[in-house]
Amino acid sequence: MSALTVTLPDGSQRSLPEGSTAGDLAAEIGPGLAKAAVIAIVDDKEIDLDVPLADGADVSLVTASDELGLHTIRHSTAHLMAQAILDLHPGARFAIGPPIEHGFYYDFDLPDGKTLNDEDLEAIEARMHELVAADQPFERYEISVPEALDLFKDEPYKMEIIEAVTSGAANSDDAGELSGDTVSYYRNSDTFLDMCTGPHVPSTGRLGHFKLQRVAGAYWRGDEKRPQLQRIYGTAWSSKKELKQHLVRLEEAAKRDHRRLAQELDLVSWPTELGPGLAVWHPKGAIIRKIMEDYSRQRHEEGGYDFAYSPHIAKSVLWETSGHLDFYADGMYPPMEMDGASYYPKPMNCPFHVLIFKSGQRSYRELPKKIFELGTVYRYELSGAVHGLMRSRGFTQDDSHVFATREQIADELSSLLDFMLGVLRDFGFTEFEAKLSTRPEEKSVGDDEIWDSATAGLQAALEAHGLDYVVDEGGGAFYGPKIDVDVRDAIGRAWQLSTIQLDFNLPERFELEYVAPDGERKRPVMIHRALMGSIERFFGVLIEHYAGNFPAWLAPVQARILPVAEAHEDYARGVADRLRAAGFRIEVDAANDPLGKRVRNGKVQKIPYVLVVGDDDMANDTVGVNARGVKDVERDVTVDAFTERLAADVAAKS
RNA sequence: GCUCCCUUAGCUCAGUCGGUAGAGCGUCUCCAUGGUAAGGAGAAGGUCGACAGUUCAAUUCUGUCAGGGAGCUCCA
Repeated sequence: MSALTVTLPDGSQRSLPEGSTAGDLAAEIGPGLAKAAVIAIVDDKEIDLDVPLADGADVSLVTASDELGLHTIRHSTAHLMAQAILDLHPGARFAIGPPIEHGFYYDFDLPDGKTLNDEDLEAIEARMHELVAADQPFERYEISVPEALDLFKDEPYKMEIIEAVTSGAANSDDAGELSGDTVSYYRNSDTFLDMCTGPHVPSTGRLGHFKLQRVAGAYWRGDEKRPQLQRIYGTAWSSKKELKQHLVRLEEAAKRDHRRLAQELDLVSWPTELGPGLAVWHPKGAIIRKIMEDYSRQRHEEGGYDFAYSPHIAKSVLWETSGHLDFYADGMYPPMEMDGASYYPKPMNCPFHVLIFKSGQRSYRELPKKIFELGTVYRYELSGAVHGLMRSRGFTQDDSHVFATREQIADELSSLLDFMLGVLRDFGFTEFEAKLSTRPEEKSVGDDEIWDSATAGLQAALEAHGLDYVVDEGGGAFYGPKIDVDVRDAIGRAWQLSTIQLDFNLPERFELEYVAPDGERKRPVMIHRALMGSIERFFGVLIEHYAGNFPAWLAPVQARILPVAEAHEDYARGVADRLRAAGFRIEVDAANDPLGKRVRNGKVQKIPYVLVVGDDDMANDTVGVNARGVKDVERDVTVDAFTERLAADVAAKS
């Protein structure tokens, strides 16, 4: 009997009978692996477990605990869902159904424009579980392109994918289904097959730990002008336990939702009378904002910035000169007509700062000139894009514009990055990722030399600060390259906050000049720069990052003092006055509630310190300290010692 | 803006197969004076998002609008 020999990842070799598959190999090694294996990697290619192995192949078995295995499970689950949809809604036509982080989706169309709702989702999920029980094999077939065009002739989206790829758009993401001139597809049953490059799990019985999450609309190929398909998102895992853990994580993330915490902690609200995307700041939110803004002003003052203020509206001529009415009109609020002129609410602060620069003749000795403003802007965000504080229609930027000579750019960028990271670190962020966006392919303004030197300056600044970054080739705006900085929050989500954007355009449009040492007039370069970006959004991110547990320097109430009984109320108020005199934000809760209840209320409000004072404390000038997040209560802490402790917390911004 | 879903007391939600409504928390009052995550009792509080339509009757069914959520698109 002939045999074949394969090499495993550890270098060991196994002999198997002729015709053996990767699945046979797994079974040969052990029943546990046979059960766990999902696909195999043979000579660096991902394949199904039922493909016969060639003699001398390098074989590695991929299990569900590998990232790649999980990816396969999600991909196969997308197929499973498509089959269930087709069973329940004959005539459905499918577009694409890829695995994504934590799950998968599938885009499709139903006959007669039928749309699905949450109940349909339950039915589809139930049908999927039946198909899992049926344990259908995933069978792979390869056919020629003409055969594929015939097989999928009733599937317009699949046809389009085949045609797009065969007509030469070979770099397309869709190329996966096609290798050379063949198309592969998988058949699960007599009634369901799907074009797909695979690989897949051996059979549907290997799936089952999934949950369909939501149905949404999605444009075909992401293009607003093309038909909108239905998309079902689901999550899928290799075990029931993992699925459950994921669902618990989602619940925990939902508990941090800044819109929910804004309500629970009485920070901000969105009265419908104001309109979408417009918030009012309640006292507890407003005090945090004041601290953020005070901090920002102080840092800018130390950083050598000049302060500025500008009005909320300006005549159309300003926006014509700046170009905003040409390329940003859709994002602007409509104008108010007055005295024969059109006044637009400002979507940006830059033109005002440009006018301040332009208000007199500038010498090279004044550069770099750095103008800073907490400037409130209004932008017409699409109604579907508005989202709590994260995406508002009115918001305040910590905006500054640096006017510099070409020669100063590199140094200035480096110091800006320094400044930015210092601010972000003070707000508790420790992980950063940057993106460098370079000159776009299409038309752009500015000569090659300035693009090259500015881009090199940005890159040098990133490297000097040891920041991880990716380059988005051609991703810059037409008027200059930029750096965007993302932070990771406490649960690992990335938020884009800060931007440093070069601008070669506005100085041209406004004909900005400075007098150089040789007496010649030269054009400065402008740098737009926001650190928090939008104060609103930054606050939203902080709420979620800290889950409402603001560090003492930001907490609206730093300590709440609870007298044990009425007899201790005067003492409590005395301690509160002393702490307030030391500069802290203090409340006294002498409400008609039992102590346990009042402690709970303080905890629910996420106050850093709940202080309890009773007979012992009155006698000894002490407080009982119940710190947030700490189980044990500390008794007999002197008021002085507590004052020092709180001061240290505030100073450490922790 | 597009697709789907949602809107009932200050908040979180029940409920009415069409006959105008309930709970918990919160608020107020009273009792309880309590040493560390919910003491007890009572009261007030709702044009059931708005406007039309169907109906003897609409909070409930239908439509339009407004607001909100998820996703898509967008974020120069």
